[in-house]
Amino acid sequence: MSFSSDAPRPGDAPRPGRESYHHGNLPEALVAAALRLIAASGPAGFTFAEVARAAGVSPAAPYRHFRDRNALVAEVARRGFEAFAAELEVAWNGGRPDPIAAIESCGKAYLAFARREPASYAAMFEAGFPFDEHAGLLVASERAFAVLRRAAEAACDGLAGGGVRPPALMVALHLWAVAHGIASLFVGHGGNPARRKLPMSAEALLEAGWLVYLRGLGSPT
Amino acid sequence: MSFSSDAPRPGDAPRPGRESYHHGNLPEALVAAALRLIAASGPAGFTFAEVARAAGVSPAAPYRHFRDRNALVAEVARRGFEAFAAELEVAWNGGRPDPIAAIESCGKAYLAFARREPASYAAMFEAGFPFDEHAGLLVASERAFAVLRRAAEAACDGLAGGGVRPPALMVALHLWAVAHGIASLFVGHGGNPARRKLPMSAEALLEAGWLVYLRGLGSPT
DNA sequence: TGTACATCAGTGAACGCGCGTTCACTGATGTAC
DNA sequence: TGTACATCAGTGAACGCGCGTTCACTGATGTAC
Repeated sequence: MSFSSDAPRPGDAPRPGRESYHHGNLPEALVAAALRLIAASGPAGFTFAEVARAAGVSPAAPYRHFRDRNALVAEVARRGFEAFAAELEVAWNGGRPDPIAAIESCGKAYLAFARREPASYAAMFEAGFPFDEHAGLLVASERAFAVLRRAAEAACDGLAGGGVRPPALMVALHLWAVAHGIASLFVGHGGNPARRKLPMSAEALLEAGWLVYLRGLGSPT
Repeated sequence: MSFSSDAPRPGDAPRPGRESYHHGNLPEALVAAALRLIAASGPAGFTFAEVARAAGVSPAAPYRHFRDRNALVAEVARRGFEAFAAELEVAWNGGRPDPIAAIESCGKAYLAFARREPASYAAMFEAGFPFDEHAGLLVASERAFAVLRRAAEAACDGLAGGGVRPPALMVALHLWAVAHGIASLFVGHGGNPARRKLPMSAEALLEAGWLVYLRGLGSPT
Protein backbone atom coordinates (compact mmCIF):
# COMPACT_ATOMS: atom_id res chain seq x y z
CA MET A 1 0.00 0.00 0.00
CA SER A 2 1.25 3.49 -0.78
CA PHE A 3 -0.17 6.94 -0.43
CA SER A 4 0.26 10.02 -2.50
CA SER A 5 1.84 12.80 -0.54
CA ASP A 6 -1.27 14.99 -0.71
CA ALA A 7 -4.04 12.57 0.13
CA PRO A 8 -4.86 12.28 3.81
CA ARG A 9 -3.30 9.12 5.10
CA PRO A 10 -5.46 6.69 7.04
CA GLY A 11 -4.68 6.93 10.69
CA ASP A 12 -3.38 10.44 10.58
CA ALA A 13 -4.64 12.87 13.11
CA PRO A 14 -5.93 15.87 11.22
CA ARG A 15 -3.15 18.22 10.33
CA PRO A 16 -3.42 21.76 11.66
CA GLY A 17 -4.07 23.15 8.19
CA ARG A 18 -6.36 20.39 7.06
CA GLU A 19 -7.45 21.24 3.55
CA SER A 20 -10.95 19.98 3.89
CA TYR A 21 -13.77 20.12 6.33
CA HIS A 22 -14.29 16.51 5.40
CA HIS A 23 -11.85 13.95 6.64
CA GLY A 24 -11.43 12.34 3.26
CA ASN A 25 -11.08 8.76 4.31
CA LEU A 26 -12.58 8.33 7.72
CA PRO A 27 -13.50 4.64 7.47
CA GLU A 28 -9.86 3.81 6.75
CA ALA A 29 -8.67 6.07 9.53
CA LEU A 30 -11.07 4.44 11.99
CA VAL A 31 -9.91 0.96 11.07
CA ALA A 32 -6.29 2.04 11.44
CA ALA A 33 -7.01 3.62 14.82
CA ALA A 34 -8.86 0.50 15.95
CA LEU A 35 -5.86 -1.64 15.01
CA ARG A 36 -3.60 0.54 17.13
CA LEU A 37 -5.97 0.40 20.08
CA ILE A 38 -6.47 -3.36 19.79
CA ALA A 39 -2.71 -3.84 19.69
CA ALA A 40 -2.44 -1.85 22.90
CA SER A 41 -5.28 -3.36 24.90
CA GLY A 42 -7.07 -6.11 23.04
CA PRO A 43 -10.28 -6.26 21.04
CA ALA A 44 -12.37 -5.33 24.07
CA GLY A 45 -10.01 -2.74 25.49
CA PHE A 46 -11.26 0.49 24.03
CA THR A 47 -14.38 2.52 23.44
CA PHE A 48 -16.05 3.84 20.33
CA ALA A 49 -15.36 7.38 21.49
CA GLU A 50 -11.71 6.53 21.92
CA VAL A 51 -11.46 5.42 18.31
CA ALA A 52 -12.99 8.69 17.19
CA ARG A 53 -10.52 10.64 19.27
CA ALA A 54 -7.61 8.60 17.92
CA ALA A 55 -8.74 9.35 14.39
CA GLY A 56 -9.07 13.03 15.19
CA VAL A 57 -12.81 13.38 14.71
CA SER A 58 -15.77 14.12 16.93
CA PRO A 59 -17.37 11.25 18.87
CA ALA A 60 -20.40 11.34 16.60
CA ALA A 61 -18.48 10.97 13.35
CA PRO A 62 -17.93 7.19 13.42
CA TYR A 63 -21.68 6.62 13.43
CA ARG A 64 -21.73 7.75 9.79
CA HIS A 65 -19.77 4.65 8.86
CA PHE A 66 -20.28 1.97 11.51
CA ARG A 67 -23.42 1.07 13.38
CA ASP A 68 -21.45 0.52 16.57
CA ARG A 69 -18.16 -0.62 18.03
CA ASN A 70 -18.81 -4.24 17.11
CA ALA A 71 -19.31 -3.41 13.47
CA LEU A 72 -15.95 -1.67 13.44
CA VAL A 73 -14.14 -4.59 15.08
CA ALA A 74 -15.89 -6.97 12.69
CA GLU A 75 -14.59 -4.93 9.77
CA VAL A 76 -11.08 -5.10 11.23
CA ALA A 77 -11.44 -8.86 11.49
CA ARG A 78 -12.79 -9.15 7.97
CA ARG A 79 -9.88 -7.26 6.50
CA GLY A 80 -7.59 -9.36 8.63
CA PHE A 81 -8.98 -12.57 7.18
CA GLU A 82 -8.67 -11.20 3.66
CA ALA A 83 -5.01 -10.33 4.15
CA PHE A 84 -4.40 -13.59 5.99
CA ALA A 85 -5.96 -15.63 3.20
CA ALA A 86 -3.95 -13.78 0.58
CA GLU A 87 -0.69 -14.43 2.40
CA LEU A 88 -1.48 -18.10 2.92
CA GLU A 89 -2.29 -18.40 -0.77
CA VAL A 90 1.02 -16.86 -1.72
CA ALA A 91 2.81 -19.21 0.67
CA TRP A 92 0.96 -22.25 -0.62
CA ASN A 93 1.91 -21.28 -4.17
CA GLY A 94 -0.15 -24.00 -5.79
CA GLY A 95 1.68 -26.68 -3.82
CA ARG A 96 5.05 -25.96 -5.43
CA PRO A 97 7.77 -27.03 -5.35
CA ASP A 98 6.19 -29.97 -3.54
CA PRO A 99 3.29 -30.31 -1.10
CA ILE A 100 5.42 -30.75 2.01
CA ALA A 101 7.59 -27.72 1.31
CA ALA A 102 4.49 -25.66 0.45
CA ILE A 103 2.81 -26.69 3.68
CA GLU A 104 5.85 -25.67 5.67
CA SER A 105 5.78 -22.38 3.87
CA CYS A 106 2.16 -21.94 4.97
CA GLY A 107 3.18 -22.57 8.56
CA LYS A 108 5.75 -19.81 8.38
CA ALA A 109 3.22 -17.49 6.77
CA TYR A 110 0.67 -18.33 9.47
CA LEU A 111 2.96 -17.35 12.32
CA ALA A 112 4.42 -14.43 10.42
CA PHE A 113 0.94 -12.99 10.15
CA ALA A 114 0.19 -13.56 13.83
CA ARG A 115 3.44 -11.80 14.70
CA ARG A 116 3.20 -8.92 12.28
CA GLU A 117 -0.52 -8.23 12.72
CA PRO A 118 -1.29 -9.20 16.30
CA ALA A 119 -4.18 -6.76 16.40
CA SER A 120 -5.78 -8.26 13.32
CA TYR A 121 -5.19 -11.74 14.67
CA ALA A 122 -6.84 -10.84 17.95
CA ALA A 123 -9.84 -9.30 16.20
CA MET A 124 -10.14 -12.42 14.06
CA PHE A 125 -9.87 -15.03 16.78
CA GLU A 126 -10.44 -13.42 20.14
CA ALA A 127 -13.16 -10.88 19.59
CA GLY A 128 -15.83 -13.45 20.18
CA PHE A 129 -18.79 -12.36 18.12
CA PRO A 130 -20.44 -14.98 15.95
CA PHE A 131 -19.08 -15.09 12.42
CA ASP A 132 -22.45 -15.60 10.80
CA GLU A 133 -23.79 -12.29 12.04
CA HIS A 134 -21.28 -10.39 9.97
CA ALA A 135 -21.67 -11.55 6.40
CA GLY A 136 -18.31 -10.69 4.94
CA LEU A 137 -16.51 -12.10 7.93
CA LEU A 138 -17.65 -15.66 7.33
CA VAL A 139 -16.74 -15.48 3.64
CA ALA A 140 -13.29 -14.10 4.35
CA SER A 141 -12.55 -16.67 7.04
CA GLU A 142 -13.64 -19.44 4.69
CA ARG A 143 -11.23 -18.15 2.11
CA ALA A 144 -8.37 -18.47 4.58
CA PHE A 145 -9.42 -21.92 5.72
CA ALA A 146 -9.73 -23.05 2.11
CA VAL A 147 -5.97 -22.76 1.72
CA LEU A 148 -5.38 -25.15 4.60
CA ARG A 149 -8.03 -27.42 3.15
CA ARG A 150 -6.23 -27.51 -0.17
CA ALA A 151 -2.91 -28.15 1.55
CA ALA A 152 -4.47 -31.00 3.53
CA GLU A 153 -5.83 -32.53 0.34
CA ALA A 154 -2.45 -32.38 -1.31
CA ALA A 155 -0.86 -33.95 1.74
CA CYS A 156 -3.39 -36.78 1.66
CA ASP A 157 -2.82 -37.28 -2.06
CA GLY A 158 0.88 -37.69 -1.45
CA LEU A 159 0.53 -40.46 1.11
CA ALA A 160 2.12 -43.82 0.56
CA GLY A 161 -0.69 -45.97 -0.77
CA GLY A 162 -0.74 -48.57 1.98
CA GLY A 163 -3.07 -47.34 4.70
CA VAL A 164 -6.53 -45.82 4.95
CA ARG A 165 -6.82 -42.39 3.34
CA PRO A 166 -7.54 -39.90 6.10
CA PRO A 167 -10.34 -37.38 5.50
CA ALA A 168 -8.77 -34.18 4.20
CA LEU A 169 -11.15 -31.99 6.20
CA MET A 170 -9.99 -33.58 9.43
CA VAL A 171 -6.37 -33.11 8.44
CA ALA A 172 -7.02 -29.46 7.65
CA LEU A 173 -8.63 -28.96 11.04
CA HIS A 174 -5.65 -30.57 12.73
CA LEU A 175 -3.17 -28.38 10.89
CA TRP A 176 -5.20 -25.31 11.78
CA ALA A 177 -5.52 -26.31 15.43
CA VAL A 178 -1.77 -26.76 15.85
CA ALA A 179 -0.98 -23.48 14.15
CA HIS A 180 -3.60 -21.57 16.11
CA GLY A 181 -2.62 -23.24 19.35
CA ILE A 182 1.00 -22.23 18.91
CA ALA A 183 0.14 -18.72 17.77
CA SER A 184 -2.29 -18.24 20.60
CA LEU A 185 -0.14 -19.69 23.38
CA PHE A 186 3.37 -18.75 22.38
CA VAL A 187 3.40 -15.77 20.07
CA GLY A 188 3.45 -12.73 22.29
CA HIS A 189 1.80 -9.52 21.26
CA GLY A 190 1.42 -6.10 22.76
CA GLY A 191 -0.72 -6.31 25.84
CA ASN A 192 -0.58 -10.09 25.75
CA PRO A 193 3.04 -11.20 26.08
CA ALA A 194 3.93 -14.82 25.45
CA ARG A 195 3.27 -16.75 28.60
CA ARG A 196 6.05 -19.26 28.40
CA LYS A 197 9.65 -19.34 27.38
CA LEU A 198 10.12 -21.80 24.57
CA PRO A 199 13.14 -24.03 23.97
CA MET A 200 12.85 -23.15 20.28
CA SER A 201 11.15 -20.55 18.11
CA ALA A 202 7.41 -20.81 17.57
CA GLU A 203 8.20 -21.30 13.88
CA ALA A 204 10.44 -24.28 14.56
CA LEU A 205 7.89 -25.68 16.97
CA LEU A 206 5.14 -25.45 14.36
CA GLU A 207 7.26 -26.92 11.59
CA ALA A 208 8.28 -29.85 13.77
CA GLY A 209 4.70 -30.37 14.93
CA TRP A 210 3.29 -30.43 11.41
CA LEU A 211 6.05 -32.72 10.15
CA VAL A 212 5.57 -35.23 12.94
CA TYR A 213 1.84 -35.14 12.30
CA LEU A 214 2.26 -35.67 8.55
CA ARG A 215 4.59 -38.52 9.22
CA GLY A 216 1.92 -40.02 11.45
CA LEU A 217 -0.48 -39.86 8.51
CA GLY A 218 1.96 -41.97 6.54
CA SER A 219 3.63 -39.22 4.59
CA PRO A 220 7.07 -40.13 3.24
CA THR A 221 8.99 -37.18 4.71
CA MET B 1 -18.65 -29.50 46.85
CA SER B 2 -21.56 -29.29 49.27
CA PHE B 3 -22.90 -26.65 51.61
CA SER B 4 -24.59 -26.95 54.93
CA SER B 5 -28.08 -25.54 54.83
CA ASP B 6 -27.26 -22.71 57.20
CA ALA B 7 -23.97 -21.37 55.90
CA PRO B 8 -24.23 -18.63 53.31
CA ARG B 9 -23.56 -20.17 49.94
CA PRO B 10 -21.03 -18.51 47.69
CA GLY B 11 -22.77 -16.67 44.90
CA ASP B 12 -25.98 -16.15 46.80
CA ALA B 13 -27.47 -12.73 46.82
CA PRO B 14 -28.05 -11.81 50.43
CA ARG B 15 -31.28 -13.25 51.69
CA PRO B 16 -33.89 -10.82 52.99
CA GLY B 17 -33.39 -12.03 56.52
CA ARG B 18 -29.62 -12.23 56.36
CA GLU B 19 -28.38 -13.33 59.74
CA SER B 20 -25.30 -11.25 59.69
CA TYR B 21 -24.29 -7.77 58.76
CA HIS B 22 -21.20 -9.43 57.36
CA HIS B 23 -21.49 -11.36 54.17
CA GLY B 24 -19.70 -14.34 55.54
CA ASN B 25 -17.82 -15.39 52.47
CA LEU B 26 -17.52 -12.46 50.15
CA PRO B 27 -14.32 -13.48 48.34
CA GLU B 28 -15.98 -16.73 47.29
CA ALA B 29 -19.14 -14.94 46.29
CA LEU B 30 -17.16 -12.46 44.18
CA VAL B 31 -15.31 -15.24 42.40
CA ALA B 32 -18.58 -17.04 41.74
CA ALA B 33 -20.17 -13.86 40.42
CA ALA B 34 -17.15 -13.17 38.23
CA LEU B 35 -17.43 -16.64 36.74
CA ARG B 36 -21.04 -16.01 35.85
CA LEU B 37 -20.24 -12.66 34.29
CA ILE B 38 -17.26 -14.02 32.35
CA ALA B 39 -19.42 -16.84 31.02
CA ALA B 40 -21.91 -14.27 29.81
CA SER B 41 -19.58 -11.73 28.23
CA GLY B 42 -15.96 -12.75 28.44
CA PRO B 43 -13.11 -11.84 30.78
CA ALA B 44 -13.24 -8.20 29.72
CA GLY B 45 -17.00 -7.91 29.56
CA PHE B 46 -17.93 -6.64 32.98
CA THR B 47 -17.04 -4.04 35.57
CA PHE B 48 -15.93 -4.26 39.15
CA ALA B 49 -19.14 -2.57 40.24
CA GLU B 50 -21.14 -5.15 38.34
CA VAL B 51 -19.46 -7.97 40.25
CA ALA B 52 -20.32 -6.28 43.52
CA ARG B 53 -23.93 -5.91 42.47
CA ALA B 54 -24.09 -9.55 41.36
CA ALA B 55 -22.76 -10.61 44.74
CA GLY B 56 -25.30 -8.42 46.49
CA VAL B 57 -22.89 -6.02 48.18
CA SER B 58 -22.08 -2.35 47.85
CA PRO B 59 -19.65 -1.24 45.14
CA ALA B 60 -17.00 -0.52 47.76
CA ALA B 61 -17.04 -3.96 49.34
CA PRO B 62 -14.86 -5.81 46.81
CA TYR B 63 -11.97 -3.47 47.57
CA ARG B 64 -11.62 -5.18 50.93
CA HIS B 65 -10.55 -8.35 49.15
CA PHE B 66 -9.18 -7.49 45.72
CA ARG B 67 -7.02 -4.56 44.71
CA ASP B 68 -8.92 -4.19 41.45
CA ARG B 69 -10.79 -6.01 38.74
CA ASN B 70 -7.62 -7.60 37.38
CA ALA B 71 -6.76 -9.12 40.73
CA LEU B 72 -10.18 -10.74 40.81
CA VAL B 73 -9.89 -12.16 37.32
CA ALA B 74 -6.39 -13.39 38.12
CA GLU B 75 -7.79 -15.23 41.14
CA VAL B 76 -10.45 -16.79 38.94
CA ALA B 77 -7.73 -17.91 36.55
CA ARG B 78 -5.57 -19.26 39.37
CA ARG B 79 -8.37 -21.37 40.76
CA GLY B 80 -9.13 -22.48 37.23
CA PHE B 81 -5.59 -23.73 36.76
CA GLU B 82 -5.69 -25.53 40.10
CA ALA B 83 -8.88 -27.37 39.19
CA PHE B 84 -7.62 -28.00 35.67
CA ALA B 85 -4.36 -29.47 36.94
CA ALA B 86 -6.20 -31.67 39.41
CA GLU B 87 -8.49 -33.03 36.71
CA LEU B 88 -5.62 -33.68 34.33
CA GLU B 89 -3.78 -35.51 37.10
CA VAL B 90 -6.76 -37.71 37.77
CA ALA B 91 -7.08 -38.43 34.06
CA TRP B 92 -3.38 -39.20 33.70
CA ASN B 93 -3.63 -41.60 36.62
CA GLY B 94 0.07 -42.29 36.75
CA GLY B 95 0.09 -43.43 33.15
CA ARG B 96 -2.18 -46.39 33.80
CA PRO B 97 -3.29 -48.67 32.26
CA ASP B 98 -0.78 -47.67 29.59
CA PRO B 99 0.66 -44.35 28.45
CA ILE B 100 -1.37 -44.08 25.26
CA ALA B 101 -4.67 -44.75 27.00
CA ALA B 102 -3.73 -42.34 29.78
CA ILE B 103 -2.87 -39.63 27.26
CA GLU B 104 -6.20 -40.07 25.53
CA SER B 105 -7.85 -39.79 28.88
CA CYS B 106 -6.05 -36.47 29.41
CA GLY B 107 -7.36 -35.23 26.08
CA LYS B 108 -10.91 -35.97 27.13
CA ALA B 109 -10.31 -34.28 30.47
CA TYR B 110 -8.83 -31.24 28.74
CA LEU B 111 -11.86 -30.67 26.54
CA ALA B 112 -14.27 -31.63 29.30
CA PHE B 113 -12.83 -28.85 31.41
CA ALA B 114 -13.04 -26.33 28.57
CA ARG B 115 -16.67 -27.30 28.03
CA ARG B 116 -17.75 -27.43 31.64
CA GLU B 117 -15.84 -24.35 32.84
CA PRO B 118 -15.73 -22.04 29.84
CA ALA B 119 -15.48 -19.01 32.10
CA SER B 120 -12.46 -20.41 33.92
CA TYR B 121 -10.89 -21.42 30.64
CA ALA B 122 -11.38 -17.92 29.25
CA ALA B 123 -9.89 -16.33 32.35
CA MET B 124 -6.94 -18.69 32.12
CA PHE B 125 -6.15 -18.29 28.45
CA GLU B 126 -7.86 -15.20 27.12
CA ALA B 127 -7.60 -12.64 29.88
CA GLY B 128 -4.22 -11.53 28.64
CA PHE B 129 -2.37 -10.33 31.69
CA PRO B 130 1.15 -11.58 32.19
CA PHE B 131 1.37 -14.70 34.32
CA ASP B 132 4.44 -13.60 36.19
CA GLU B 133 2.72 -10.58 37.68
CA HIS B 134 0.38 -12.80 39.64
CA ALA B 135 2.48 -15.17 41.65
CA GLY B 136 0.06 -17.99 42.29
CA LEU B 137 -1.08 -17.95 38.70
CA LEU B 138 2.28 -19.00 37.32
CA VAL B 139 2.64 -21.79 39.87
CA ALA B 140 -0.83 -23.15 39.18
CA SER B 141 -0.36 -23.06 35.42
CA GLU B 142 2.95 -24.89 35.77
CA ARG B 143 1.22 -27.56 37.76
CA ALA B 144 -1.22 -28.14 34.90
CA PHE B 145 1.50 -28.12 32.28
CA ALA B 146 3.53 -30.58 34.32
CA VAL B 147 0.93 -33.25 33.68
CA LEU B 148 1.29 -32.88 29.94
CA ARG B 149 5.04 -32.89 30.39
CA ARG B 150 4.89 -36.17 32.26
CA ALA B 151 2.60 -37.64 29.64
CA ALA B 152 5.00 -36.55 26.91
CA GLU B 153 7.90 -38.19 28.70
CA ALA B 154 6.00 -41.43 29.03
CA ALA B 155 5.11 -41.30 25.36
CA CYS B 156 8.76 -40.78 24.44
CA ASP B 157 9.81 -43.63 26.70
CA GLY B 158 7.42 -45.93 24.91
CA LEU B 159 8.78 -45.28 21.44
CA ALA B 160 10.16 -48.08 19.34
CA GLY B 161 13.90 -47.87 19.82
CA GLY B 162 14.86 -47.17 16.22
CA GLY B 163 14.79 -43.42 15.69
CA VAL B 164 16.01 -40.31 17.44
CA ARG B 165 14.37 -39.71 20.80
CA PRO B 166 12.34 -36.51 20.51
CA PRO B 167 12.69 -33.95 23.31
CA ALA B 168 9.84 -34.49 25.75
CA LEU B 169 9.36 -30.77 26.29
CA MET B 170 8.70 -30.24 22.61
CA VAL B 171 6.26 -33.11 22.57
CA ALA B 172 4.45 -31.66 25.56
CA LEU B 173 4.19 -28.30 23.83
CA HIS B 174 2.78 -29.97 20.73
CA LEU B 175 0.17 -31.87 22.70
CA TRP B 176 -0.83 -28.70 24.49
CA ALA B 177 -1.00 -26.66 21.30
CA VAL B 178 -3.33 -29.14 19.62
CA ALA B 179 -5.59 -29.37 22.64
CA HIS B 180 -5.71 -25.62 23.13
CA GLY B 181 -6.19 -25.00 19.42
CA ILE B 182 -9.18 -27.32 19.30
CA ALA B 183 -10.66 -25.99 22.54
CA SER B 184 -10.18 -22.42 21.44
CA LEU B 185 -11.45 -22.79 17.89
CA PHE B 186 -14.15 -25.40 18.16
CA VAL B 187 -15.53 -25.61 21.68
CA GLY B 188 -18.30 -23.07 21.88
CA HIS B 189 -19.08 -21.26 25.08
CA GLY B 190 -21.62 -18.71 26.18
CA GLY B 191 -21.00 -15.47 24.35
CA ASN B 192 -18.44 -17.13 22.11
CA PRO B 193 -20.19 -19.86 20.14
CA ALA B 194 -18.15 -22.33 18.12
CA ARG B 195 -17.34 -20.73 14.82
CA ARG B 196 -17.38 -23.78 12.63
CA LYS B 197 -19.43 -26.89 12.26
CA LEU B 198 -17.25 -29.90 12.71
CA PRO B 199 -17.58 -33.25 10.91
CA MET B 200 -16.89 -34.91 14.25
CA SER B 201 -16.89 -34.03 17.93
CA ALA B 202 -14.05 -31.93 19.27
CA GLU B 203 -13.15 -34.90 21.46
CA ALA B 204 -12.84 -37.24 18.49
CA LEU B 205 -10.88 -34.59 16.61
CA LEU B 206 -8.42 -34.23 19.47
CA GLU B 207 -8.03 -37.94 20.01
CA ALA B 208 -7.36 -38.51 16.31
CA GLY B 209 -4.94 -35.58 16.20
CA TRP B 210 -2.93 -36.79 19.15
CA LEU B 211 -2.85 -40.37 17.88
CA VAL B 212 -1.63 -39.36 14.45
CA TYR B 213 0.98 -37.18 16.07
CA LEU B 214 2.17 -39.95 18.40
CA ARG B 215 2.34 -42.31 15.45
CA GLY B 216 4.51 -39.75 13.70
CA LEU B 217 6.87 -39.84 16.65
CA GLY B 218 7.27 -43.55 16.11
CA SER B 219 4.84 -44.75 18.74
CA PRO B 220 3.56 -48.31 18.20
CA THR B 221 -0.15 -47.50 18.36
C1' DT C 1 -19.69 -15.11 83.07
C1' DG C 2 -19.35 -10.38 81.93
C1' DT C 3 -17.36 -6.35 80.03
C1' DA C 4 -14.32 -3.30 77.49
C1' DC C 5 -11.92 -2.77 73.59
C1' DA C 6 -9.62 -3.68 69.07
C1' DT C 7 -10.35 -5.37 64.74
C1' DC C 8 -12.84 -6.72 60.89
C1' DA C 9 -15.98 -6.36 56.95
C1' DG C 10 -19.28 -4.23 55.36
C1' DT C 11 -22.40 0.47 54.16
C1' DG C 12 -23.85 4.37 51.59
C1' DA C 13 -23.00 8.81 49.98
C1' DA C 14 -20.10 11.44 47.30
C1' DC C 15 -16.86 13.08 43.51
C1' DG C 16 -15.45 13.85 38.97
C1' DC C 17 -15.25 11.54 34.61
C1' DG C 18 -15.98 9.60 30.18
C1' DC C 19 -19.24 6.94 27.60
C1' DG C 20 -22.94 6.10 24.11
C1' DT C 21 -26.11 8.23 21.53
C1' DT C 22 -29.14 11.94 19.56
C1' DC C 23 -29.84 16.14 17.31
C1' DA C 24 -30.02 20.21 14.59
C1' DC C 25 -26.53 22.23 12.32
C1' DT C 26 -23.09 23.47 8.57
C1' DG C 27 -19.24 23.37 5.40
C1' DA C 28 -17.85 20.91 1.23
C1' DT C 29 -18.85 18.46 -2.89
C1' DG C 30 -21.15 17.03 -7.05
C1' DT C 31 -24.47 17.73 -10.66
C1' DA C 32 -28.31 19.44 -13.71
C1' DC C 33 -29.21 22.86 -16.65
C1' DT D 1 -18.93 29.11 -17.36
C1' DG D 2 -22.14 30.04 -13.77
C1' DT D 3 -25.72 29.07 -10.57
C1' DA D 4 -29.09 26.58 -7.82
C1' DC D 5 -29.84 22.75 -5.35
C1' DA D 6 -29.38 18.08 -3.30
C1' DT D 7 -26.47 15.25 -0.90
C1' DC D 8 -22.78 14.04 1.87
C1' DA D 9 -19.78 13.91 5.94
C1' DG D 10 -18.56 16.04 9.40
C1' DT D 11 -19.38 19.31 14.09
C1' DG D 12 -20.35 20.32 18.78
C1' DA D 13 -23.49 20.55 22.39
C1' DA D 14 -26.44 17.97 25.10
C1' DC D 15 -28.60 14.12 27.90
C1' DG D 16 -28.70 10.69 31.32
C1' DC D 17 -25.96 6.97 33.05
C1' DG D 18 -22.82 4.02 35.37
C1' DC D 19 -18.07 3.60 36.63
C1' DG D 20 -14.01 3.68 39.75
C1' DT D 21 -12.55 5.14 43.88
C1' DT D 22 -12.50 7.50 48.50
C1' DC D 23 -14.24 8.34 52.89
C1' DA D 24 -16.09 8.45 57.43
C1' DC D 25 -19.10 5.47 59.35
C1' DT D 26 -21.09 1.30 61.86
C1' DG D 27 -22.61 -3.29 63.00
C1' DA D 28 -20.59 -7.73 64.16
C1' DT D 29 -17.00 -10.53 65.94
C1' DG D 30 -13.23 -12.05 68.77
C1' DT D 31 -10.42 -11.71 72.80
C1' DA D 32 -8.07 -10.22 77.24
C1' DC D 33 -8.88 -10.00 81.74
